[in-house]
Amino acid sequence: MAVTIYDIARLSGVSIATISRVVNGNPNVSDKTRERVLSIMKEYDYTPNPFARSLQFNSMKMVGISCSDISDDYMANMVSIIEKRLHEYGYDYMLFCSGYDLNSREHAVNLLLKKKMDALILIGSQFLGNGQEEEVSYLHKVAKNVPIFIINGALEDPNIYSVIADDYKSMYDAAKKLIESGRRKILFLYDSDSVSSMQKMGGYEKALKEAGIPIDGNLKIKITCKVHEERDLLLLRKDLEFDAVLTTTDKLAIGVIKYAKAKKLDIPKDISVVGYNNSYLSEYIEPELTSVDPSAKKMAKTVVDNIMKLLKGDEIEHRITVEGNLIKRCTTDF
Amino acid sequence: MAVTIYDIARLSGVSIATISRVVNGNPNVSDKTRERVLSIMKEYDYTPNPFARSLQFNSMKMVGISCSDISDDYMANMVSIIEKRLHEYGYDYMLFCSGYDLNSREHAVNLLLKKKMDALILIGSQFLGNGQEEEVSYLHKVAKNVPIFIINGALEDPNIYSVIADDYKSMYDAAKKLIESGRRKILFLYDSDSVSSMQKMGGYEKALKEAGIPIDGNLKIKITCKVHEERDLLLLRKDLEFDAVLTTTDKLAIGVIKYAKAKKLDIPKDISVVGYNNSYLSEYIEPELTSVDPSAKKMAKTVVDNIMKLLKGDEIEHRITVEGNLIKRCTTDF
DNA sequence: CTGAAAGCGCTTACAG
DNA sequence: CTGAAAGCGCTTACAG
Repeated sequence: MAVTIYDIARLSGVSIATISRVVNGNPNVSDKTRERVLSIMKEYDYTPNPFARSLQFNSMKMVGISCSDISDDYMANMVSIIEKRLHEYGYDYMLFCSGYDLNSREHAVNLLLKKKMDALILIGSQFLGNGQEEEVSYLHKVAKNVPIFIINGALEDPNIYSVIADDYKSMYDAAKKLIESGRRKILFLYDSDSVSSMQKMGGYEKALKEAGIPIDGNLKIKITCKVHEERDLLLLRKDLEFDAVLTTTDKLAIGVIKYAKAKKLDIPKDISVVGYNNSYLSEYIEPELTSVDPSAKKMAKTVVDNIMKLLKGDEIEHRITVEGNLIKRCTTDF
Repeated sequence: MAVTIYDIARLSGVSIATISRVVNGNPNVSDKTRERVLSIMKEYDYTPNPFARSLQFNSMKMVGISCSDISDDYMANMVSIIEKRLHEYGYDYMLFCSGYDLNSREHAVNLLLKKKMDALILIGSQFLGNGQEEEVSYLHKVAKNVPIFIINGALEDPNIYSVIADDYKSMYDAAKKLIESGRRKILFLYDSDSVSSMQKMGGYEKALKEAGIPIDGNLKIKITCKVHEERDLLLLRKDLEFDAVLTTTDKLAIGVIKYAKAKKLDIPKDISVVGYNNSYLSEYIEPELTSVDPSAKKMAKTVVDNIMKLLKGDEIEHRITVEGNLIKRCTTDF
């Protein structure tokens, strides 16, 4: 139905080899022939069949991207930047949102593998599960067939590459700031046991230790529910005393803001709050949220640039760390 | 390098035709043969080459999706739902974010066409430009080769299908509520001249007329900037008097909330605010935002279901309208 | 500079 | 139930 290379060949009075050459910019075509073919191609609105090309090249010029949920602000932003960069290289992508448990992540990655993507980008350290050998074995297996780029997670493997935010340091810096501004009872809220969450917790603890503040297990709370439930949960914990909160995501920080509002506490006076990711939310919410900017833009671009280098045959680093920085807004008084 | 159908054929001692049959579930294979082949396939981890299959079937079982920006809350949510539904049918998708001007939208749609997607989903009436013949001609052209499904925009064409939110009615309902609660000077904020924005404006005007309130051109303001600029812009317009605001997106409503805060106005007492889209934002923001829920979930599912029907060869309706409903929260007092 | 031919990995009538 | 062969629409040595 659609016009093929044979049609154009017939119409131009040359062989399909020649058509292929002009399509692919091969210089071994006379100007006269090239022009004629080009004009016929335009006239008949010819587009090479991408499936046939893929079969030849064994590539669709596509990368597979998986993240837990595209309606998450942070992921969406990341994907958005990656896409733009990919397009600059003439690449497209297939997105596969995996959901939040490890099994479905594995499922997503395996499906992407079957699609013969040129490379895989996994966004979030949760793709590593708890990081134990057993939970990451699927990645080693997949990496035998396609290079994997993990954003925010690292795994030792010849075909796995990582771009990592320095969450440990960022959280350490944030906690230190809080302490310097006089806060002593800092609540740490996290929403998963991912490697990245643990890094953040590590940074938090280090800052406390340095300041001689004992680490109180009660002040580290894992919260996986929605913002309103988080607020209510906090309201119920009347035993809890804190004058500041560090959270591993901006969303968690919003729950805290709602809690403060319900208790008529003043932010940042009674409670200081620092979120994480510096998402749009942090600017929209009132009061506007102080948040760690993990430099998503830089990470996303680095990933794509590295993929292209690798596909070109260049050597690339297996692990790149990107520093974040704290964006001060109205939920802190430093 | 990867194992092909030839390898499996050789290993199983049958022809490639038979392998193909068991892969595709063709019943014309003896149980004995099938089992042997299946076990060999598993042993060698065989996956049919998707490029070769695509070439045969002239389909990758993929739909192309374009929206202006995936980091927009509303779009991301829509894509997320569409994806889940597509996966249920065994389909994948390629996403192409177009940006906000008509030229780049046309560019995105044309690229998706070249990729030979089975169908195209365009999210947002902005793909229709101003709706004039001239601005939609590219769609008619593309629709000659691939069915197009427009979410929130309608276009008369044998191969274009629409699922539309009843924006006119939703906005009419919202305005009416505001009027019934005593508001007379209702500001209308919109961010584009899209068909959908115009529908919303129409609903707003109808409600005013019905209540005998003259339509004041000064109270209809187009705002395309960021929330903080929107706030400042509103602060500068000291001539403006209003006791309620209707906006065409939740983001615009957030600018209003920031304005109210800067002016120390009480929401909903001094100003009532109604947003549009019922995005996550509306729950996160303080005070929580009353917003129109355009039933994105229903729209997204309808689109996918209809695509599948069409691809199966069924007749489907060219235009489906989905009603929205108002979600009351804390920025209104009705 | 150009063309004939083989090949990419599959599917599917057709014949048996 | 099974296989040989043609074909899907391209690209690319190879020969001229």
